[in-house]
Amino acid sequence: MNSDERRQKILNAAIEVLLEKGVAASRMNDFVEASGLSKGGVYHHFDSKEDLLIGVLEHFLNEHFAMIQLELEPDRSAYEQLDRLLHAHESMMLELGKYIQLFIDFLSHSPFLPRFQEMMRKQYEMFHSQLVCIIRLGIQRKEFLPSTNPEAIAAGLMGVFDGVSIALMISPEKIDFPNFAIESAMAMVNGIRIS
Amino acid sequence: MNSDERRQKILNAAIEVLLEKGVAASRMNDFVEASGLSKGGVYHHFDSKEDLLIGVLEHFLNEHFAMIQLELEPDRSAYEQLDRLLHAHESMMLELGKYIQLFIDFLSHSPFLPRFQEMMRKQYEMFHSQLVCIIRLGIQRKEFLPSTNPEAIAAGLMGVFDGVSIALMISPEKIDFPNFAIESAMAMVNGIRIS
Amino acid sequence: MNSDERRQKILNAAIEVLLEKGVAASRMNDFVEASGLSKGGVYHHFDSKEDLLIGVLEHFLNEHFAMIQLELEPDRSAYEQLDRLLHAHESMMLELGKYIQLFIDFLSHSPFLPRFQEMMRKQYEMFHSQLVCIIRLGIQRKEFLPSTNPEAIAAGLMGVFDGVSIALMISPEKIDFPNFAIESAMAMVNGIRIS
Amino acid sequence: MNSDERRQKILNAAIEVLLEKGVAASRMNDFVEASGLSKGGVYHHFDSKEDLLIGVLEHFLNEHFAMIQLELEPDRSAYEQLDRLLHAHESMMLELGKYIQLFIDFLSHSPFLPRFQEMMRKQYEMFHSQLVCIIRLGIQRKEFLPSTNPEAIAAGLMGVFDGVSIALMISPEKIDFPNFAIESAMAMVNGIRIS
DNA sequence: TATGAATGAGTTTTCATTCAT
DNA sequence: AATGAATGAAAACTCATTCAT
Repeated sequence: MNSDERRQKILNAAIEVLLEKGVAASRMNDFVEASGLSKGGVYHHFDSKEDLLIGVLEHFLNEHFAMIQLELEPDRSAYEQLDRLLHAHESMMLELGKYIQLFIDFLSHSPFLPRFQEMMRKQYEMFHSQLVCIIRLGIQRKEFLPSTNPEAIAAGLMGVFDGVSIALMISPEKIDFPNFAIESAMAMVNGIRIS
Repeated sequence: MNSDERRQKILNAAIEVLLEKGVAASRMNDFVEASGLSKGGVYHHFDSKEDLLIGVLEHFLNEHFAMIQLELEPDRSAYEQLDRLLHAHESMMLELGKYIQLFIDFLSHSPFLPRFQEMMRKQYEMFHSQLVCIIRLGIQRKEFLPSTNPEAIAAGLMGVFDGVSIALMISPEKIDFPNFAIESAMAMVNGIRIS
Repeated sequence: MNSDERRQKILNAAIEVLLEKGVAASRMNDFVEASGLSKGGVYHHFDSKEDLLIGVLEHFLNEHFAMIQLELEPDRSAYEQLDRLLHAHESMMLELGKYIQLFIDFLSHSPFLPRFQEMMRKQYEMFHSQLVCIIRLGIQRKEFLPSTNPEAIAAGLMGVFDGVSIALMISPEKIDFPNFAIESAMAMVNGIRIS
Repeated sequence: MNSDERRQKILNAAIEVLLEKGVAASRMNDFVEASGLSKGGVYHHFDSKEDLLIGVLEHFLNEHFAMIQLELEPDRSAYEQLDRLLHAHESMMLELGKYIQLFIDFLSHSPFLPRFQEMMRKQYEMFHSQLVCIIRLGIQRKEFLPSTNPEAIAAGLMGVFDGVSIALMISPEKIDFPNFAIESAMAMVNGIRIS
């Protein structure tokens, strides 16, 4: 097993641990045990616990967000594009719901870990700007109200997913994720639509 | 200075520390130093670190959420009620934006602090059920589409605020909080409205 | 026992350890055990192992060098002053011989511990400049050869003690310390004397 | 590159590391990196870290002391022999001054490395006994005072070089090495001379 | 009420050495 | 001969909490 494969194995094992115990309660020992290696073995691949956590976040973002291909589809209406986007990833969202605790964990550490901060920001801004494009297109095409603020709605569409998944953590039995998020997001899109 | 004032002083000092270092990196010693008391002094007022953190959360919720008086105003239309609600607390939201990091921090620790979990849940569900009432009223009064899922929209309206304030943490210079949240929420309300 | 007394106790215990095991082989645990406190107790008084070692060096220098009162005695001849100086501290030198390993240990670490370096330098230069004064006096008074380099001889007189005590470490059964050093130093003084 | 050349290369690299970081702070990894080989490669040539350090010391002693040919020159006076000896190796001493830190480092570790101890002792005693011979000769020939203790003066002459080079480590800008040592040593020789 | 020295189990990290390839 | 991933015992250090004063 080469060095890179081993790194991936350690990271995957670490994610299991983090999902079960959370960032705050996860010990280096837990990662070591889960990896099947010895302490020194893990430290051979990661210089410190922080280094390992950053590796996990990178791995995590690559794994779960890379798949979202936001491609502009000029032939379709803006409305249709948003509709497809919001519904297409339902299964992925469901999957992501499992990781929301982990995501929140990372988020809560990010102000104190500049590299986290940066990775999160990049990911967020890429998404946001693509949504803004679609909404702008809709305004041009008179599908959406001219008074629409594309940045606000893009942030709102993204936020509604984060916000509802947080609600899922707080009150799981009252929240049907991702359906509540999709429904709310569609209401938001309808709210800017010229009918 | 009486016992209660002393408690408040400790809590305020602790909030400063938490905002600066985050929950994960804040040590009992930090709270002690910030409070100006001695270790024993702080432990006299709070039995444990967890106890102090819960005190902070309580203090925080009292200070910032107590003011939100969600009273049903039967004379107004449901739309008007939501509109007023979303706009009324703009300044408070702005204030809350500063604490979003702390909120997220508490949230990320809540699975391991059952008392947190419970407080968060109670606060959330109270809010949520009141929004559901207003939306149901709107449906009854034919203001809102009969196909509307009140639970989903209520979760969406709340989520959009949490979600956009999270975006504020991630990418502060792109997010105009709380305006983006208000605008998105209003779009969502418009999206379920019968025009 | 107040904080300062406790510090001294820890330092004394640490010196015992260092004499027995040397700097390189002494573990924080050894200092902890010798101190009679717990790990945390020692760390309460010293922030790190390095901090403790620096404390030991300070304590050591204060204890063993502070006593050497090099006072110029203008009534005596320079020769007499040096003679008395070299012989007066015989018992102390004998005592110091026991610490030579420790001294060498500290010395060998000093290039990498700036605070060590600085303390050593200060001590050394104070001594050296006082010897230089006495020798200069002797030259003025025609006791010593005018060609004498006071800085060189001062360094030589000090060096002979360090050098012979090092020899004591290397080859203890061949070296009679401090007598060899005193005898050599006296020969050196005689070598610059106008007979 | 054959095995012996490879050994030398490793040793030279190790000396660089030791001069920069000191014995205490030098890790096997540092030697490995500096050597340009891999861990296994270095371990192929040296069984252990101690083995490598001993190799360095041997290399060092061979390189720098082997050249000192202390040969009794019966035709010359004892004084002349000592004078020539002390002055002859000035350039070598200057060179050695650069390594004094390393020498001290080895010395401080020697009590825990018996093989070091032994090498040091042998080297020292060989030197010392040769100086004793010359001084004894001088006494026999009435060049030196009959009251002279040859062992003491021999130790003193050697010690003055070690001692002044230590002073060089402590207070480099005040010490002119090896001149101060040579001057002091010559004063010592003059101090036992019958004029 | 308040102090701050002390506790000690728990955590991260180090590093000489081994060994399969 | 050489590689470098892996080992694991041992080291340094942390920190919530206690308790004598």
